[in-house]
Amino acid sequence: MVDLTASRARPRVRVESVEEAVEELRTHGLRVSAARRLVLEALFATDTPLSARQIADGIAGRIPRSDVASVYRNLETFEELGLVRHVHLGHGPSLFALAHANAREYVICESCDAVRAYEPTQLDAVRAAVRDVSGFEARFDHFPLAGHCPTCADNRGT
Amino acid sequence: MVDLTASRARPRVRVESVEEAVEELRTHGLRVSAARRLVLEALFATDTPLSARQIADGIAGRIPRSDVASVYRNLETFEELGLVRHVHLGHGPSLFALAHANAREYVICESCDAVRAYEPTQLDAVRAAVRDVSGFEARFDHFPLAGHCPTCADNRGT
DNA sequence: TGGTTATTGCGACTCAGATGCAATTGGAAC
DNA sequence: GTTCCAATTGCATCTGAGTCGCAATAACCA
Repeated sequence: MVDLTASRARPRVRVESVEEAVEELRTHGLRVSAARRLVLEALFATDTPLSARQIADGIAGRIPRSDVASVYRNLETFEELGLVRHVHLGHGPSLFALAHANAREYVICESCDAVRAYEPTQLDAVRAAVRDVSGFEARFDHFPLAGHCPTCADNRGT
Repeated sequence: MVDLTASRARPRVRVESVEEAVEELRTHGLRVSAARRLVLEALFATDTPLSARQIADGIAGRIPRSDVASVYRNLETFEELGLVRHVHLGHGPSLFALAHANAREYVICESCDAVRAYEPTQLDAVRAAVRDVSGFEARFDHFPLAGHCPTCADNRGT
């Protein structure tokens, strides 16, 4: 079993269409099944990360429903190939997106669950500050930065 | 139902012993049951955060076992009083600690699961950098900063 | 057109956590 | 010290995320 929640830092593979992704599967000797196409179609159909459940449910009627266990297995496969990444935004389930579409880093508000996405370079100053204090190389694409957004911080008098 | 995973920012109440904590319960008109004492004893018995399951299991024979549902309910109650805080360190379950013992902020390594604890002031530069970019008031006591520790970062050539 | 084997889809399972409810018990009042 | 009643417990049961075993199916290759 592979721990889906672990960070494996696969190189991101950029694919612009379902067909390109399918080609990537073939390159690795993987079969192109209907179930796999459905997962890819779901991921290409939205610009926000999706839960496995949402994909299995057919993203609200936009694609046919499929089996959630297969969706998990395929997302895992795609993540190993570097096609997909997942992020833990707050509580709820893991959310999945095409790897290149998810090259963003996230900041979430613990009070109102607001999420802001940044280009990685925008958070380099934060990364540098973390490095100074701890020597750690911080990343916010898998586990986001957490805090209170300006509005909620005001309301709390923080 | 109260969402245990939400950040409610209760003021931290500093108690130095089970008896002081018990006093705090009485102050708020709450009953002091055997189950509640067990949870408090577990929290006072260790200096690292514990899962509800560990407490219910009697922290490896150190205290009597108790019912996990009650442990969850009591941890929630204690958290509302400001006696207890929980933190999400990586994957696994939520971990609970006495609020004043958990006034630390955390940085975790996504590769090796190493955890480092800091005094909040040590991470003020990070907080300032986050504020500059996003306006958010970052906190790392509930959701930690994530990244790669120096050793793992070296191994990855990051 | 078949044969092989990866993949599917279903069911069952684990684990974290929440909840309904009857039985128990803390503690205030007497 | 008893009594009483509501707060709390403990058990069972449920939900939701995610995993796994396995027989049936269906890609792909020859």
